[in-house]
Amino acid sequence: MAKISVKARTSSATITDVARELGVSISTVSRALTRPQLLRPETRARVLAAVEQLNYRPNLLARGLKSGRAGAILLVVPNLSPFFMEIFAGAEEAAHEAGFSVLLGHSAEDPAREIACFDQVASGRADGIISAAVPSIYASGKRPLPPLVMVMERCPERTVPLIRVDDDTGAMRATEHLIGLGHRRIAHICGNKKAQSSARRLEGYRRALDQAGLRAQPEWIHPGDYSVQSGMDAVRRLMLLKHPPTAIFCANDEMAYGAIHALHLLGLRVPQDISIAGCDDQNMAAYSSPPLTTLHIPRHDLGRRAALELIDKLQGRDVAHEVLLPTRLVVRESTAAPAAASRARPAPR
Amino acid sequence: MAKISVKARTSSATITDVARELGVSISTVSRALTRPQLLRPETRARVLAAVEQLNYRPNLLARGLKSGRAGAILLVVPNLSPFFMEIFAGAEEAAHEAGFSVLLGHSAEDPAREIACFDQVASGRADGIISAAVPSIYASGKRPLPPLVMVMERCPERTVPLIRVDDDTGAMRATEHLIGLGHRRIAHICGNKKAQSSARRLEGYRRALDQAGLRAQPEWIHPGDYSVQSGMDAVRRLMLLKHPPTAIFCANDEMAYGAIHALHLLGLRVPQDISIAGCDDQNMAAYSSPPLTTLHIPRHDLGRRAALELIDKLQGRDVAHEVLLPTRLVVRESTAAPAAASRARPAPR
DNA sequence: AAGCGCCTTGAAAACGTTGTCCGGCGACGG
DNA sequence: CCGTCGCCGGACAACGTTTTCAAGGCGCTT
Repeated sequence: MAKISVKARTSSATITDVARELGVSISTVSRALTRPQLLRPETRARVLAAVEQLNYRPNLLARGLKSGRAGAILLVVPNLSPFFMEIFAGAEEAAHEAGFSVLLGHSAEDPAREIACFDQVASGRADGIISAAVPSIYASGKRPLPPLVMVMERCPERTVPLIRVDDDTGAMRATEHLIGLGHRRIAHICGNKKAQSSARRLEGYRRALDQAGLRAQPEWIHPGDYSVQSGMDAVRRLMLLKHPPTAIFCANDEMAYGAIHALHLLGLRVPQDISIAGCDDQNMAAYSSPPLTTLHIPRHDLGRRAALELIDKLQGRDVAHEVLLPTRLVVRESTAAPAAASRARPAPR
Repeated sequence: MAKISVKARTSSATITDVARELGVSISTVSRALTRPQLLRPETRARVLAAVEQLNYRPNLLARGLKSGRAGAILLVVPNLSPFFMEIFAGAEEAAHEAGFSVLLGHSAEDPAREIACFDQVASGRADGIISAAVPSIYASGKRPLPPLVMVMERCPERTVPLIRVDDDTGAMRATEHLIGLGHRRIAHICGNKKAQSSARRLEGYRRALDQAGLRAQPEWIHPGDYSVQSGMDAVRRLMLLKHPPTAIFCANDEMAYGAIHALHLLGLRVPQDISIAGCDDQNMAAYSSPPLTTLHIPRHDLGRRAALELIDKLQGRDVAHEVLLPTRLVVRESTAAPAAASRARPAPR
């Protein structure tokens, strides 16, 4: 059978090698791999055996070039934090089922790198993009849009599907939890100013306070940027207020950790002296000291759904314009009723 | 100039479009992009201008197919934890400087997925691999090895370069730090049994005890798997010993957090009642309660060096057989001298 | 003044696939 | 018994690049 088997030593086997080994045409080999129903089962089996024996792997570059499909989607993230990595894992799960790979594009919040990521589609390396941050590419001109699905953040281009979480309602529930424990002076540390998720969480916080008849004081609302450090800074400022808050709702877990850490440094105990709640429910939340009360964000599902929608879109199917996933408040030990002294003190007007 | 400009609407511009726009051959355009020194500067500038104007992006699939180089390397990791993500960031930094992309391969500790990752080279999507876990591909047969560089773990195939950290010495220093504080009963929670890094850290721990004339008791050495949960489990067992340890050196930060958490649940304070040290120095280490004493592992450098070596190898340059990076002990607040009571108690023979 | 090189560019052949178009052959109907 | 239809599988033209080969033009040396 194997007559001419030289050259296979250097680089890996090609479809031609397989065809020659079997004495069939390359079309047959190609069909065995991509459209089995076009072949007699017996032929197909023979081809597959030869493929196995020669350890042949189709060249994805050639395949993609010819077919115009890369068979991959790209997830663009602003950083490599566990939050986005779980979205990645979710996207991978869904994509693999559909026969797609997922590439990771790390923009590092750098517009140039972000553009480079988006260019991967024009370069043929990916068929479409899931983006977790609104692309500054819009500012940069009228570049034609690649097939795109957003996660968490809405695109100015209104036709781009969005998969997000119902943060507003979630944040409202978290704040209500604090109110229900008896807190009246509840502060909020905001996330990254540019993030819509941050704005929505603030909105939910406000709504809960309104509905409870508590007037949100401007000084209770403190800017942050989702970093541990910003959580620490915020707490230092907040505790300087004439009437410091008895509870703080943070727009993510990292800032909540920062808040707790800063409070410890100030000699205050969580939750006895002050309650802290976060958002995200990262892996560590259950194990920190104290375990963190936090709003669970279904990151895995977010990634899953985004991949599903993108692939639907790529295959010409209709996609939902917006998908809203529910959050869930996980009550642990960083929140408790305020100390009697605090409770007795009147809330400022 | 632009005479025939149809079709550019549907898919993106090709090298042919650019050449036609300028009235030059496609060779010229190709050269302007890949080997500028072959062109008259003026010609090159004209081409570049047209590229810009047409927003042309070379098709990486075609380029890779023709040239036999994908221009990408693949980092294979067993999970998406921050530890490996920082290695990824480091690899990206070095690779970008050399004009390579970095792909992320998530094997999820599944041999099938791992093989799929390694096949990316045979498929032409990547030119070489950095692997953070020793590939079970060896068990699976005599597959030809792709260009490979290992990180942290040595490959059975001895010719594969290894970039690792000097964990043994690091672990020894960490343990010496505990001994220096006055601890005599020092336990160790091991990492994943299959990980060589784990074995090396155990080795360093042992050596430090030996050199201090302290006989390591077998029951002080507790298995773990790098997870928070295993840290908790280990502590529960260790504290049941007749003479429980006054300090625990954990093979990573996660387990250290688990240990601290379990101790809190037992009503013990860190570091007053027991000292805890970790390995890795993850971002949270400085902000946990208490801030964690831990052995810093230069993850970013690990990734950087690995990428550098792999690219050297791909370009036919000689590469170091083994690169050893130093660790650094970061002393924070989770370690302190043992309580007087403990110190008074005699160490077991 | 002629010849020799170098510098710059063009033409064309791959790279390994997919997919279209065709032809051959067996079965079935008239 | 012959014609037609359908199923299988082969040939070959792309896909968008890089790269080799060749050629034209210009300057310098002898």
